[in-house]
Amino acid sequence: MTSPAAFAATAVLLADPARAAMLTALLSGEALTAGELARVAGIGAPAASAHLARLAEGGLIAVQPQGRHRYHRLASEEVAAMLETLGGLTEAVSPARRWPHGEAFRTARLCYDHLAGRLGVALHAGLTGRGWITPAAGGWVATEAGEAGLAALGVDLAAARGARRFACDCMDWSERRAHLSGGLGREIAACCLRRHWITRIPAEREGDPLARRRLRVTPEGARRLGEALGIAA
Amino acid sequence: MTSPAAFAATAVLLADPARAAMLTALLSGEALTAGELARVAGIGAPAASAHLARLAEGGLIAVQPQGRHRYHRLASEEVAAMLETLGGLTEAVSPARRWPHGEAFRTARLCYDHLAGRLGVALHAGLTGRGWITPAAGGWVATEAGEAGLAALGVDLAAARGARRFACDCMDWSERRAHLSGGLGREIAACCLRRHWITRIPAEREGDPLARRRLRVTPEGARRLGEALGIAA
DNA sequence: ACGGCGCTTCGCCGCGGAGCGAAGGACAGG
DNA sequence: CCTGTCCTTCGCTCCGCGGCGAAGCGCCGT
Repeated sequence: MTSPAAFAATAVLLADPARAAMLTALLSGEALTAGELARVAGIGAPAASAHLARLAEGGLIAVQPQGRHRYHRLASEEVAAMLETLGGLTEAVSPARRWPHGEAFRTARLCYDHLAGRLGVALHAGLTGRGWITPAAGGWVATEAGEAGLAALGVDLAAARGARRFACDCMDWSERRAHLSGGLGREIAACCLRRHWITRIPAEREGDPLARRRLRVTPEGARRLGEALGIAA
Repeated sequence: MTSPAAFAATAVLLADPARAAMLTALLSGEALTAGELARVAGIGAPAASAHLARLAEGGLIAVQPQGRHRYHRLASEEVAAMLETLGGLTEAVSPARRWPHGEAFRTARLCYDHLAGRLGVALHAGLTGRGWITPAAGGWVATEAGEAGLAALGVDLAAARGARRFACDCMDWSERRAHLSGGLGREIAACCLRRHWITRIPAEREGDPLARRRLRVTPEGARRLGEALGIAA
């Protein structure tokens, strides 16, 4: 009964344009209601309901009812990483056909709950280059200098350590290099957003599934990140 | 025109059962003809031809004409890793519905061109545990002790270094841990097969796309691998 | 308690694509 | 040069799934 190709079951869920749009919107890390996701996908409520049921059944998203709303989010960090990796393959195959959001999107964006794009890659390079993190089996650990530096920036290291994985590489499809994932990646992104070093770019048009992921570095953020980690705006 | 979800284009290629069976067969690392792949997928020659054209167009496989045959192989190591990762997600979601080949398949198999399953994970653990390889940004490098040990086993280190990446982690879906990929992973697998420490298990029934990937450790192999790296059969 | 809203279920329609059979190139061997 | 083999292209049929409208269910506000 079970298909000999385990990946096919998951692939059919990703293959539909409406479901793909929903998952892309959820890559922003936000929890969205069924209605919002229906608008994002450009379909009616009944169709969206059916799609979300299938995504939940396939373990790609998690649902939490709250009053008369039902909030949906990606089921895990692995799902987010898988989506980014798969998107990167397409990019590698045909760099010619760049999607319309290309440049703006490559500068800075969210990958689920951590920073990606040129900003994410620069952050990764800054952390490793200054010796704030060092490789360990299965990922990265913070050095003494790193703990001090990150704490000075306002990163919640205790929260980062609470994650299943402290820090690991996540392939950045647009830059073709690794950026930082795991608890540390999440807390750094949260810290930057909290301090308004980075802000979300509001959607120009309603229902753009990518819009929620685009980020802008504020002047204050450029200064602080440049001083601490040598990241150029 | 371009879909906002870059991954959807690749996903549709993986979502069809016939194409999935073909890709699974190609995960053995062998180059197969269109006819062989048609039998594996259980479809006629015309359908297979159309599927293979789409897979090539999508950059998932590479084709090399040779006489009146056309040999097909996976386009790159990234494709193989992506397929294994995607398959692992399914496994994580519903560990209850294990596929029929479960146990035999989890013991030892090929992941494209390197070893996977319990054997692959044990190899990874042996290499790191004995300090033969040590983490570096973007993967692993061999230590002095590792170079000596691997050369003594008969692994072609020069060939391994010729690969785009010397050694990196590839997620093992069945064990939920990393096994070794990259040039070193390939050369270790090649060495074990060449020396008949490991042999391919012949397919019981024609057209099983998984059959080509199953491996068995020979008594000689168990002895040598146990001595060198503490790998239990 | 009642109306409103969000979401789901049901029934039906339409389209895309996956399959085969038949016919048309391309290549090796005699 | 002809024959057999391997693969592709073409024309066609058919099933599956994604879409909507209508109706049903559950939770909130007043």
